[in-house]
Amino acid sequence: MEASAALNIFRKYLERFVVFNEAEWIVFTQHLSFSSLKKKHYFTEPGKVCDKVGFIVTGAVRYFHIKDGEDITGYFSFENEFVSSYKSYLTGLPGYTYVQALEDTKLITFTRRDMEQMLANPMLAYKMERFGRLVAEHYLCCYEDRVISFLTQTPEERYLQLLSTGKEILQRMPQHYIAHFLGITPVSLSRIRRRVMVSSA
Amino acid sequence: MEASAALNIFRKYLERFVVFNEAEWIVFTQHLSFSSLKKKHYFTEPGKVCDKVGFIVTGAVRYFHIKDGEDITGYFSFENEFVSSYKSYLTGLPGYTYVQALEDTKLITFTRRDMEQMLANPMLAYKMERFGRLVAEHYLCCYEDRVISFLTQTPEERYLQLLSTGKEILQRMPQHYIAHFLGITPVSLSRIRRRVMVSSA
DNA sequence: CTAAAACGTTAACAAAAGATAAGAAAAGAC
DNA sequence: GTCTTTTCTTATCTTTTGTTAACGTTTTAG
Repeated sequence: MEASAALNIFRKYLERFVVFNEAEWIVFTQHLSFSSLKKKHYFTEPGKVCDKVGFIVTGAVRYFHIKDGEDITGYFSFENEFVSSYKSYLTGLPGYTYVQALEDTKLITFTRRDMEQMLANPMLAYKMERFGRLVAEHYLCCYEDRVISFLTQTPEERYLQLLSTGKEILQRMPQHYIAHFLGITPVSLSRIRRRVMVSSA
Repeated sequence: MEASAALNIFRKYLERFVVFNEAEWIVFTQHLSFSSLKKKHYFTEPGKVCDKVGFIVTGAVRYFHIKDGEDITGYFSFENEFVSSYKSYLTGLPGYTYVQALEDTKLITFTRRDMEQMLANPMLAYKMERFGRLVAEHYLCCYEDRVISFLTQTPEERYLQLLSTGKEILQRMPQHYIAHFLGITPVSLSRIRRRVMVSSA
């Protein structure tokens, strides 16, 4: 995909948050970069400050942590979604999360420095504050749902809910990643799947 | 506590997000209300749109869900903290959460309508967008940590971490609320406490 | 194409958590 | 103060999950 097509897709996506006029868009795009991430390469790693946000044009990434030497996948992002180690990006402190490309991935990125410049630019400041607010609110709602699911649902219930809402994750992610995403081990998910199979047969 | 003292505390608290000048503060405060919530009364309930955000001047609240007829406490807010059913507030859709006063609680509140008016008021718009962004980002970071704790930590590890960081919750909340907050049953938390006792003795 | 790595299932066992009930202690209501 | 409710612990039993390992299959890398 060529850059201008990717930018148009990005612009269209952003309209769910803010709509830029032509003059604003020109300035905004001056702060954007294009980058590629080969499969298995890292968008960010623990100990590093994740100083950027990416928009995935093509590809997919997973977020994971290492716990006792083992790799725990916590989340995924796909085409037309943002990717970042948000807390690290927002606080400017080193993160604890690996973010890794699962396929060759093409991104549009802006750095925290870019965002700060736009927030300091009277032409864009208001719209960028609003943009930041709406994006943060969007993710806040996602996180609220997810925390509630850990509090009030069993792993089996979380899996059944994913079956009904998580088409893309189920189709594109190996099962052991999905297991950790649900907060359980791959072996346990395999058992849950058998239970669900049997009881619905 | 009298209203002006409460407002001063609120203003001081808000400075971690935005600083209002005198003219702005006057307009801002015109959108604030004072309210009281008797112990065990509800700030919001499932099925209702939570159309407001509160700032707790004195008192405390807990957030909970009913699952299979049982009461699952998910979170707490204390003095000098905001309280809302955030997703419901942000989306304008009915929520699923009870928010209940644990003690007689005094609040400063503003409604979504108030916020929308301020966001539409050129005098305040920019600062309120920024305020909303920074508050949402703050809670986003809290939620990120909490989700990661569910993915990478055992209940015992979550409890030990709470011991080292959650002074106020531990001091002020009964243990069965804390258990659900950690994602386990009260009986299980009691066992964990015994395990921890024994192994550290 | 071939070797190696990754993936999913199953089994066996251990550890932990859930459910239920009972009893003691503490807190709250009147 | 007394009575009631709430809270916490403990015990028993069941269910679920974790751990480890084995096995067959699929995918990937060179």
